[in-house]
Amino acid sequence: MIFLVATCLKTGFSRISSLPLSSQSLTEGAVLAMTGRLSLICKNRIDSTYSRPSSMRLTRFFLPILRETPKEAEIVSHRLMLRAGMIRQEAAGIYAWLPLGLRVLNKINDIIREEQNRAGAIEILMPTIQSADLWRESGRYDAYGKEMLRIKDRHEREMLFGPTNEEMVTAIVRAHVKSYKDLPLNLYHIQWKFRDEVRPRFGVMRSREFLMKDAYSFDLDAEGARHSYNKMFTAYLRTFARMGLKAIPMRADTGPIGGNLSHEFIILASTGESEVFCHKDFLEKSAPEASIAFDDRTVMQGVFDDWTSRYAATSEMHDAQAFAAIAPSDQVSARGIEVGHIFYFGTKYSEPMHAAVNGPDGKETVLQMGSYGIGPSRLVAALIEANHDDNGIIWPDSVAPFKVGLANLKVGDAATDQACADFYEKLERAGVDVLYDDRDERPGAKFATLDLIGLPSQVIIGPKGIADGLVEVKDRRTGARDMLTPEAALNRLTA
RNA sequence: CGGGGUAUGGCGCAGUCUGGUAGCGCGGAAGUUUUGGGUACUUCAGGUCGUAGGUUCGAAUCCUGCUACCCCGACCA
Repeated sequence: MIFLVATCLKTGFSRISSLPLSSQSLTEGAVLAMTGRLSLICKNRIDSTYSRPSSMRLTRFFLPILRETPKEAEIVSHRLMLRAGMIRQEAAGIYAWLPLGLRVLNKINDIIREEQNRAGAIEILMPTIQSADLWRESGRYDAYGKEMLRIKDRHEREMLFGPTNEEMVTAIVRAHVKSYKDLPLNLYHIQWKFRDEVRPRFGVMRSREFLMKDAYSFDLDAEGARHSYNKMFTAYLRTFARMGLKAIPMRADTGPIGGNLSHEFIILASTGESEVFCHKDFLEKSAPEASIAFDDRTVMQGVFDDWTSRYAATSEMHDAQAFAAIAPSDQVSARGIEVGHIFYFGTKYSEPMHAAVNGPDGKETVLQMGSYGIGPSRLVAALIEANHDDNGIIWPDSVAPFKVGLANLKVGDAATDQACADFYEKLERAGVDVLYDDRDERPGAKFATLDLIGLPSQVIIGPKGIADGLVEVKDRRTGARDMLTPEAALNRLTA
């Protein structure tokens, strides 16, 4: 907290207050500042950055749908993302995010943010471009190899496009954190990374430029670090569950990041890249409640122990004997996609970079660190891999770009236009994101479009239904269709 | 980084072998028709055939260099 206040002041409090906050939030901010909770002013500012329009008429939107599949798209998520106009490739492994894709990406980011904040992590934003000197301190400048995109500025200074941020965040913390009283600290950001993959493929599933949420924890001792690890572990379970995904934590190799404790979070999808083996119990487990005590070490360790008590491994870490010991009816052998990876690596960076604080005993103590990654851009693809059918995408409610697709089956028919406009307005007023297909198109084209972009609910309004005072509500996932009065339809969609 | 391939309108493709100045489907525009699961027809617009050079009277087509992209393998959030 002390650290946060200091940071707000240092980064220019005047700049923050000059931003166009609403008068209400400004007042709230002022009151909070007086009560000492200055950090919330920063939060207001961050939230305002992410305000975005909710509902949209398709004729005013930018949704470049493709009827045919571009030949380069190999896997279903890549095909559907291109066809649904979510992304556009700009170079190998580099994509532009179009409106529909960006909306999903932002929804994912929102969920990640909420759960990171809930677990006590604090959002920052570090740059994409870093100085080579920083990486020389940790010794990784030479170790990282060709995956690192190295660039020079006009003064011939060596720079790089960050593939990760351990060094930078360690530099930030060592500069400002001097006392054990400032700990524990967990800083995260959601920022674009670049890893110059030899062979990018599968669209945003394995791209060179990708969005990553990376959190970094700093603790005085190993016990504290372990608790930080467990908190992130729990936050991850909640994060993925909220996206409708069954994410299974699997013990992982620490790889080039180093350390001795690491878990990958794998979601099951028939088109997943890696082979995974786990106990059937994982499929039934539900994530911890939002109200769980993140600050209680015993509780957090309990979550960790519970979720790691049964067998789960990717093919690299697979122990056939241990797996065979499970009752055959409880064995699950499937394919999976890695969507998160957490590490505890102790002093691997803090030691060489001299990130230390004075402990209660007055002695200098090197910080214990961990890092925790989630790939939001990859998650967009992973979600599609896990949620689609022959007709297109099927978004889980929590990440859907719009909740409802409203199809006007006869644009130009006064009664139909009126009914659609009414319904659109009512949904909008109820706070339900709706995409209104008001194009002058054939019904078939509208059905195909809505199925392709996968909005959870479809409301279909045409002259035939109107004559009976009814609209059709279709559930994209089940395909179930019901003829309802507009009132009943509205009730169902706002429930 | 090894191996294989592709490059022709926004997308998918034919034409390349056998050189003669570019075509089909989808998409786009205009219209007629149609209207509850991608309607049919008509008309129109849109391409210096990835790029640089060479051969030739003439190059999308043959030759050489370069570039980009894709696929398989090793590697990765």
